[in-house]
Amino acid sequence: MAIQPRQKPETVSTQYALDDQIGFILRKVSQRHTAIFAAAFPDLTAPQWATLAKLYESGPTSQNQLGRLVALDAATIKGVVDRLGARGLTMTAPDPADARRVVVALTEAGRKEAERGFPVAEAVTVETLAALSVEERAQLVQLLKALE
Amino acid sequence: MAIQPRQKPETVSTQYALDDQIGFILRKVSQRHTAIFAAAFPDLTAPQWATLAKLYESGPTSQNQLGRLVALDAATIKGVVDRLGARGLTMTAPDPADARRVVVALTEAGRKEAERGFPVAEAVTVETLAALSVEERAQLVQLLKALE
DNA sequence: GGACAATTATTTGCATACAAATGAATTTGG
DNA sequence: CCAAATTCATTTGTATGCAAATAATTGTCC
Repeated sequence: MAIQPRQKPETVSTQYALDDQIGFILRKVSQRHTAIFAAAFPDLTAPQWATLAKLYESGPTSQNQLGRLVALDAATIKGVVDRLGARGLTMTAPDPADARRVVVALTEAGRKEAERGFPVAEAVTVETLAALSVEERAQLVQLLKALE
Repeated sequence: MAIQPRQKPETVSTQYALDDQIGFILRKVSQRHTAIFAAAFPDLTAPQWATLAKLYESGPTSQNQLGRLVALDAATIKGVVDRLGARGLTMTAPDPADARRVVVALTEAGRKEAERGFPVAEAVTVETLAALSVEERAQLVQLLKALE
């Protein structure tokens, strides 16, 4: 069947505009953030950086707990930790107190990478929010945190 | 080397708080939206729905152009269109005017699915934003659109 | 103490995302 | 008009993201 020219959908009054939906807007803003992040961190993804930064501030943490802290489910945090470990930024060891657990920690290289990254990550945030005034930035963060 | 208990990073004054960074917050809000969306649309992902909705409002569109309209790159829109096509919601045909192009259009089933979906998608937006007042919702959308 | 529930980590499968490379077709500029 | 640049679609490879199933371990509670 050939494709016919579209007929105006007169019967269905569609107020719905995809471009105004919060989910669609969130995805586009996230895409822009991802691009800014990638330019600033050529060798780390945002979830990888989040994992490094959280390990730095929390210290050695079990893998699943670490995942909860950085909002990555068990399957995803495993992959992230595996890749960070393969690059020598993290190390793992069994938890002596709980045989189910794997404790993840930064290596010295991981600590240094985190410390190098902090100002860069700040710059990523600033660049992402550059179109907004200081008040608007605070407002946006506050509104988004209400939706977490 | 065994994992040592963390030492407080006194040397590095870290104002940086991952949980306050816009990228991290965006990811968490997107995750919540994804969960709400999945509960409302058990058989469609958000990008699939976006594609259906945009096809409904724009009519037959070349695949890459469609991707631009829904913010999916050429590789990603191809997969989405393939899966929608496999389910009979879209159909494709070569563009007679340009042999490079593939024109994507809704099938009758796709049109019906879109029309069924509009009110559901509205409800997803409402539920995602439920924690905010009407003014705050408008404010949030306005701020996010400034960052697109 | 022991059955049962819950937690932890792993694995598989599917669906975005995006970079990069490719080949075919079209557009552009001189 | 024609060589170069651009566009379009596809393919490959890597990295999330999430559901579901599994095995091992630990916690609960009667």
